[in-house]
Parts: sequence; C-alpha cells; structure tokens
Amino acid sequence: MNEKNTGSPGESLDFIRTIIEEDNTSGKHDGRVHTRFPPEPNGYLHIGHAKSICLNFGIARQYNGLCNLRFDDTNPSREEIEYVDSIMEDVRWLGFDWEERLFYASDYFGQLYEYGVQLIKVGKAFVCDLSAEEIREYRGTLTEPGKESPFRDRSIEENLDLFEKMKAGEFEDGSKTLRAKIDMSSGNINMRDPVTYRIQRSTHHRTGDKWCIYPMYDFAHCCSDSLEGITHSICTLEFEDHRPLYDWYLEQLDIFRSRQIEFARLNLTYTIMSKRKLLQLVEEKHVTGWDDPLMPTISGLRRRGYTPESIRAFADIIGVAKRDSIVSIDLLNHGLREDLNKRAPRVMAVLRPLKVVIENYPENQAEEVEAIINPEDPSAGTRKLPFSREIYIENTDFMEDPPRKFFRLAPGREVRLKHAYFITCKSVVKDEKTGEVIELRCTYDPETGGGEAPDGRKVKGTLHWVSASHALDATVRLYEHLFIVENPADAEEGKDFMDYINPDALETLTGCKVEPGLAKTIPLDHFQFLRHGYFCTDSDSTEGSLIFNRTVGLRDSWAKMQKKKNN
RNA sequence: UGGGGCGUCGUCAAGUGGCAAGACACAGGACUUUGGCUCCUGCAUCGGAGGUUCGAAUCCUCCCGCCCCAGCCA
Repeated sequence: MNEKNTGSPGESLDFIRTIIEEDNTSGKHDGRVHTRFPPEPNGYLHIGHAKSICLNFGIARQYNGLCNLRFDDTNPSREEIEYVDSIMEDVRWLGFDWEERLFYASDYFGQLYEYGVQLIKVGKAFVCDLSAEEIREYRGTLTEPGKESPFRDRSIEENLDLFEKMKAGEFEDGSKTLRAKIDMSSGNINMRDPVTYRIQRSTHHRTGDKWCIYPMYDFAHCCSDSLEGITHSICTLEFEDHRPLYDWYLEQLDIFRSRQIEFARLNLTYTIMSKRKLLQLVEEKHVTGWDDPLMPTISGLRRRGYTPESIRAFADIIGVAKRDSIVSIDLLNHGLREDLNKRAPRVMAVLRPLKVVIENYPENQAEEVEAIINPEDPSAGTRKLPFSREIYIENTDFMEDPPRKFFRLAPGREVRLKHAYFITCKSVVKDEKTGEVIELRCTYDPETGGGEAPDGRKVKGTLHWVSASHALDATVRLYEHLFIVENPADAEEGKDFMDYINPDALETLTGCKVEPGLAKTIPLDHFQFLRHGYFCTDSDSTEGSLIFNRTVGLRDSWAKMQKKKNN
C-alpha cells in the first residue's frame, strides 16, 4: 500500500494530516503519532465507520505511528458482545491490525473512578440529587442560561462520601449523579455542569455487576484517550461542541493532553448511514439482516462482493474535510470496478437463457474451446469451455426486429460466440400460444474456430454463451439501490426515509445457466460474468445450489443509449 | 433569540494574495473476440454585495444559506 491506504501518493494533505505534520515539525509529541478507532459495541459497522477506520489506521501507518482499537463500552444497557465480535472481524477484514492494542473503556473504570474523586477534591465536581427532569429544567435552553443546582455547593468531604456511596450501591438508579462544576450560563450547553457519572444497575458485558455507576462519554472518552497516550483523537463533527469539555476534563485532571479533531462523517447517495435507521430496516424485515447485500454495513458490502481494497481506495479518494456532504455511490463503484477488472476471473453466465440449436453442428458431438481467464491479467491463464450443438445465449441478445445499432443476433444476422464460432440465425421458434420466442435455429461456420474468420470478415457483435448440456443451474440476485432517492435521510414534509425504500432493490433470477467450472466456487469468490458485471458467490451458496450476488454491473453504454432514447 | 461549524464544477475535493489541481459523473471520438477495459478531447472565476491591493477563492466589512447542540446516549 502507498502513503495513505491505497491511493496515489504525493497529493496535497487534508486538514488533519496538516495538523499532524505541524505537530511533528514543532516536536509536540516528539514526532509520535497515536490514533484510535473507538466504536461503541451497539451495532454493526458501516461504510461510514470504514472511512474513520481508514483514516485512523491509515494515518498511523503513514506516520509510523500506532492505532488502537478501543470499545467505548460505558453504557451496558445497550452494548453486546455480539457487536464486539463483528466489529473486530470487520476491522480485520478491511485490512487493519491493532496488534496487541485492543482496549475497552471499561478497562479504565477503576482509574476513571479515581479521576472522579480527584475532580471532587479539586472542587470541580459535586454529587447532585436532582432528578433527570429537574436537571433538564435547570439546564436552561439554547438561548437562556441555566440555573445552578442547589447541591452545587456541597463540601468536598460530603461529595467524597456521597460518591463513594454511589459506587457502593447505596442509592437507587437515577437518584444521584456526579456533575462537573463548570458554568451554568455557558452558551455551550455541554459546559452547564454536565453529568459525569450516573447510577445504572445493568450487567456489563465485561465487568458484569461489579459497577453500578458508569462514566458518561465525555468523561470516559477524553480520559481513555489520555491514558492511552492518544495524540490525535479524531471524531465526527457533532462532537465539535464537546471539545471544550474534552479539554476541560484533561486540564482539571492535569493529565496527558490528547487533541480532539473533528471531520465530516460520510454520507452516500441512495442509502442511509445512521445506526438507528439501519437497525429499523433489520427489525422491520426490509432486509434479511445486518449482512444483507443491500446494506451499507461492512458485512453487507462484504457479502455483496465489495473488496477491502476498493473500500480503502474509496476512503482515500473522497478525502477528509469539515463540510457536510453526500458522496456519490458512483465513486465507490468506480474503485470497485477498477479493482475487480484487474482480478476477477471472467466467466460465462447466461442469466435469462434462450436456447440456440446449431443445425449444422453434429449431434452428440462436443469439443472444448480455450478461453482466456482475464484479458487484463494474462498470468491468470486460460480455461476450457465445452461447446456443443445446443447452447444458451442471453435472451436480451436476440431481437426479431432489431432497432438501429443493435449489434447482436437477429434473423439472418451473424455474430460471434466469444472464444468459439460465428453463428448465423436462420429461423425462430415461437411458442404457439404466446408467440414468445423460445428457440433459435442457427448455423455455425466451422472455419471460424476461436472466433476469427480466415476470410477476414467482421461481425459487430460478440455474445457470451454456455453449452446447454454442460451448464450448471444457478440462482442470481440482482441488486439495485436500497432507496429510490439520493438522500433518503432528507425526506420531504410528512415523509421519512422508509417511504423511499426501493421495492425493486432485489431481483432474484432462477434457472440461470453458468459454465461448469463454477461448480466448486465458495462464498466470497469474485467473478466477472462476461458482459454483465461483477458477481460474488453468496454465503448461502453450496455446490449443489449455486447462488451469486451481483456486486456491481459493468458500465453499459448500450443500456445508456436505450435509456436516453426513451426519455 | 445563545453557542459551535460550514459554503470552490452535477458529486467529492485541492488551493492559505499572483493567472481555479485531481477524481467521479457527463458529452464527443479512437480502439476492441466483453456495446467491458484502455486511450484522446471537452467540461467552474470560487454563496452574495461592498472594500483593501498593481493583483483576491484566498485579507476586511456586511448580508444570505446550510449543518450540529437543551440524553443520567455515544
């Protein structure tokens, strides 16, 4: 990999790397660069997290630094071990390694408690008896200052005693909090004596029932960063308002000063990124699960056939900045095609079969033709394809009454069967009742073996095909965008993102015919189905029951032309 | 009405006072045993208005627009 993750080196620096290089030249941390990726284990990772992962691990790699994986598990009521496992799997799959630096905020609960005590001792925190509603009332509003809690001036001794009793479980859930003593009139609401510790009796996935008080994010996060010696703590824009508090805690505690830097989170066209909304899609069964190939989750993208390389390349190409934006999914798909074009074996797959009988080809004869596996990678070699009298071609490759510029098969037309022969359509067999074309009668030119005519004549079209008796049956799932509008999160009045779900996001094709070499494919194998697109063997696929997911289609200028004509 | 941010091509995004990178998309064209790939070509005066300057996307002023914040969530 290059300087960043995969992208081209020598480009201009983004604002975060600019800060890092400034710190490096000023000697702020003796050139040390240490980042972290801090997910809360309450859901599956999505492509937005991938941006953050690539940023944090990528920066560490680029500057010879380190990046920790740290689970931000300070709220046991919503966090689960299942998510911890999936997150680790996803980060690894993306190609990053936290080595021995796997941490949990819960590792620091003991230290964090001591920090709480320390805050009380310097007169910067107090135990407050206000209820949640009262705290809200006392907080004031966006435009009006808040009121100080009547418990704000308790003595240090009393606070110490009460905090210890909170920890010991002497008070009910929610009956008391530890609050930082800052400024109830601050324009920044985060600074209005924020809650630092709350009482919450729920079993933590790692510490069990050892604690009944848990630190709030703002307190736990900056302290965890500090404890780990994180130099640059990169997070998303909505935490910008929290930075003064982040700095305040570290200053009061007089511990290592990590620096929080905020960037704009990723938005992608035709999908959604919020964990809450993704969860809703799963729970309401609009998708089959977190790893549905329609989902923008890492596990969904993986199952769909996206490669870690393409995701990393995407992260590089979109850059990092502070402005809200919505990136075109085309950018992701472009990188994917670029990656797969170089690596995916080409394969014959007829999705909507139309039988072709080659009348002048001997019955009961078969031969093998040689086919290159990947023209972009000669080292991939060749394979043998069986050819015989009866084959299948793509239904859409034939038209009885073709429009101008249709280069494929039509009555009387000659086309090339890729790697095999030229064939000419002699007649059409139709279903007597429906009039539907059910079979083509063709002849082949035995002189055109390999797809080249010795007399030098040219054909405009080249079709993919599969020998009828040798082909394997397969199920193919064609995926489209999950939503029908670019930005479903930005719904018009009276609607929400659910109103924009694409009812045709998945089209399942059965009875597809694929070349016999696919018999042994295993989940996550990538292929290019010639002239169709890139496909990936689904995790439910077995040798007897092949299932492929369309990762992304090939660019299709013919389809584009048709579409333009119809508009 | 308070606080914090952001506004450069259709979409991302460089640029930090000297003649507006790049990518995707789009449009033409070449090549082609994938209507794929590849290769050429084209494609913005920088939210607005004033001002400073020989010169401004870059500095100043005012205005406009968008995003975030009132969880004992993260």
